[in-house]
Amino acid sequence: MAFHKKEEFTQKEQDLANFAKAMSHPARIAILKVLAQRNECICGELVDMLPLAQSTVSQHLKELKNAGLINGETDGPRSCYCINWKAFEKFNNEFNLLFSNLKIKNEKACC
Amino acid sequence: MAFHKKEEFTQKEQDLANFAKAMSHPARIAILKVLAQRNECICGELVDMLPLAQSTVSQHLKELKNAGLINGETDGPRSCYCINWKAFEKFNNEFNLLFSNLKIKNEKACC
DNA sequence: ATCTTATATCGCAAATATACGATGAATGTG
DNA sequence: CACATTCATCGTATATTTGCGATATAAGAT
Repeated sequence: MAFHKKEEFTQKEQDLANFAKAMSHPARIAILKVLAQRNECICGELVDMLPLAQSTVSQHLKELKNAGLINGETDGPRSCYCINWKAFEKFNNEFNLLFSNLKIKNEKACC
Repeated sequence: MAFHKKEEFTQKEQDLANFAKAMSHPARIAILKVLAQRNECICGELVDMLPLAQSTVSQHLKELKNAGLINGETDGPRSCYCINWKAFEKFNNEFNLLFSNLKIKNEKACC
């Protein structure tokens, strides 16, 4: 963006947006789905499951980790990832909070 | 992305990612928040509330509309927007579905 | 020590996203 | 009709994302 306008929004708005951004790519959704199914940590098996190069998968994992959606432990030459529960619940709550009013006023829709 | 890799993922993965992408900017979060508070439709008031130019706000609205998160009605020279309930509930459901397993297996975390 | 395996990181190319001013279209006002 | 108002769209500059191959790192195997 031509000149960091993002910083002019509230912290909560930025946090929610960052959370959403972390999930804004099908590869990262797929990764989260796998980590959800087997809640044991996975490593390079993800590379075999996704139609992407190893370096690309690694990059997506890094983004998910930076956003706090997953935890990673580098275990010797292998790496082990799993979902970060607390972050997920926190954002899920804020998300619902943002739209909780809406569900009540639903009928008054104007367009 | 260098060559539409996104299309190699499932439709559901792409849908969820698109939904997340629509929310991946603080301005769009802010817009949704305003539309949530007043569930009556808003038009250019958004421009006054956001630290962005009119054309930029219009662009964000367009993206939200394309993603199906909001509805818009062009009412003479003014435009009127409000949340698209059904889309929101649908995606909220899929979102929870994706992670429902996790909440149960929480204790078995490995890292 | 050398080689293999599993990952992360770097550097680059291509595609997208973000932002804005300028312009266009639609409608209402004097 | 001329003009102001409200909003969408176009063109453009810049920044970010996505993806890959090549390379670096770390640990175990031979």
